[in-house]
Amino acid sequence: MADIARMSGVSISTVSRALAGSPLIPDATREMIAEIARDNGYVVNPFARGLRLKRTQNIGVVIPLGHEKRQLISDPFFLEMLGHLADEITVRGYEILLSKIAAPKPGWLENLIQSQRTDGLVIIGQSDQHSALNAAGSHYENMVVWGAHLPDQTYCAVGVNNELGGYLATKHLISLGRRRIAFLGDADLPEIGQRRQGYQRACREAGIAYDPRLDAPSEFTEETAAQAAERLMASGAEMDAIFAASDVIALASINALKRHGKRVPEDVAVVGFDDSTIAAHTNPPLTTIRQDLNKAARLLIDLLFQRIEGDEPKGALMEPELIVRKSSGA
Amino acid sequence: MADIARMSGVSISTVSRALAGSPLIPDATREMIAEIARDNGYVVNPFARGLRLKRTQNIGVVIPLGHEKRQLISDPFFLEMLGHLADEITVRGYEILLSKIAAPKPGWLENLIQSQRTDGLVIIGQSDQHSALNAAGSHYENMVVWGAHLPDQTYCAVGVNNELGGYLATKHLISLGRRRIAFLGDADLPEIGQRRQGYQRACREAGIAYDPRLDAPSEFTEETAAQAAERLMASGAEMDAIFAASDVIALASINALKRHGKRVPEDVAVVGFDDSTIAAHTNPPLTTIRQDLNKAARLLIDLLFQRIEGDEPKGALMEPELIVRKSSGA
DNA sequence: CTGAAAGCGCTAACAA
DNA sequence: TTGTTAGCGCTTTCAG
Repeated sequence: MADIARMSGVSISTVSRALAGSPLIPDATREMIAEIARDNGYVVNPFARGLRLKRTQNIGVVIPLGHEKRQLISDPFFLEMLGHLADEITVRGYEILLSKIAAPKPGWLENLIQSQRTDGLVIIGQSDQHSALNAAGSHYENMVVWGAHLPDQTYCAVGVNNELGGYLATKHLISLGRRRIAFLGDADLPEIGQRRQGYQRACREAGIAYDPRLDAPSEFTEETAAQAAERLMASGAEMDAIFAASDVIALASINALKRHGKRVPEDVAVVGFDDSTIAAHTNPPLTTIRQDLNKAARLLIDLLFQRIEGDEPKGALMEPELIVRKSSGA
Repeated sequence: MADIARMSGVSISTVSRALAGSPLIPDATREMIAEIARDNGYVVNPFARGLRLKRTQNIGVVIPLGHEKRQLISDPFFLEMLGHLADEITVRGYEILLSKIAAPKPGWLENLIQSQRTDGLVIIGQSDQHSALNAAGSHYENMVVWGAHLPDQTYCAVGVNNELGGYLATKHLISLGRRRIAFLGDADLPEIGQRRQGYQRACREAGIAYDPRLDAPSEFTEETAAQAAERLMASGAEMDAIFAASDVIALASINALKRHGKRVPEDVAVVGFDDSTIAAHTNPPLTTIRQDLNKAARLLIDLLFQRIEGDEPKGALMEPELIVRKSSGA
């Protein structure tokens, strides 16, 4: 910047003001300085600027993977969400600092906040870190979380109505005459737990007795989900439908069913969750619960920037939508 | 840091050295200081550190989308690659600065480099920005690019042998008795252009005359690829196979073919490129050319860090692999 | 409208 | 082994 000042024949302060678009500088001067900067490939150093201003112009996007043994970003859900978030953040002139938290250690979130690397944080999924998020939420405002709404939640959460999603999926299966419906997913995760509650409510309303053998824990990767589906079938429990907590799990289940000579949907109907891009292209195409990630990302970033500006908006609950395709046999 | 110094009863320099793991500080002192820092939730400010050290501890991951009208990260290829890169970068203790360059303006890359926000850059795909990359490559070393190897390339490129990939795909179709093979993809992009060359070589070797009607430009999104496939069919050119430049394009073609009452693979065989996760799950499952993105990411980051340390390794050419599934009718 | 100068939080040369 | 101090590149108060 000193160089640019010298070349422009003005002081450093003037260059700083000009490049920052201060109204104190006449347009002509500003133009002149901007051009010299451009010609010399000069760009304001964001570290010096950040140090001085205590603003980084970065938004942190965080993917906590406490619940995944494989610790790899594999579910297309994350990636679709990330794409939409990237659009929203870029549009506002901020950069994206992407953090994958593979094995969350105590204090990981506080560290991230204290490091002041970002002006705000978007957490994609609560994973098993609700208490860490809650602790942070009580003193750090600039954070929004994609996930379930929970009682006594101190942080701003945006998510689909998971209970209703689970209910819609299961009711759809019941309306098609299915009675022995299995649930496949990790109910320890808040969002999945709520989807399971919806599943159970639909069963209860239809007078279907709870069968613990049909309640099968499963992680999110294709391999682990396939194993879970195999275990479910090995258990010998009769079933005529599966409600899977994600599309990837649904897909893995369909493949496992086929390996065992079951037809989908004739023998076993399957419903997934997410409506990720693959859902329309599987064989058979997947009936699923849609979460509008485009809208979700817009909501998350809108709320985050409101918070950065000092407001404290509450979270938002989005409506899930049943998308009927072939896998449920409708 | 001043606070921590006061609480520890030592000087700021000692705290700085202790927290940086300097061997000058005895273990006991280091421990003591580290504990006080931890208890007070103190983390070194990376902006001040970066300003002083001229090192950011950030790696920029850049997705140029000059070739895409929709400007959205949509192809699963990007997202799978990003996941692997994230793993490799995180493991080395660096943060990821993610930039989507929606509509590349002249100077975008120079700006990114001059801003000194990152210690190195990984560019995912050349898009239509080869000349910008080449200009940067001649003076900026800390950059690696996923993409095609091109003559007179000043930058470090890692990519699969695209020509060979195209050749393998097409030869596979020819060996199955197909003669009227269409190519679907945007040959203006270097990688795709090379895949097309491989396609043309295989045809030539088999004595198949070039038919321009079977040479169909297509972008990468599902919608645009579907349109391209529709145009291809509307042209009235007879065909018994399609080699698509990506799995997404292949998938869109299959759907278009089905809409027109064509059976895959009986009437038209289809081969894709990438072997993305969806490929195994489409209907029918997709024969495709595999790029090992796990290995690719490791290679990219290894080379990048060698460059950051002052070496100047050349790029790398990876082997493509034909994965035979149902869509080619083998 | 413009400039001089202080200081953001840190590291490292230099001195002790 | 530790402390003092200069300065990284910027913004902004204060003084013209």
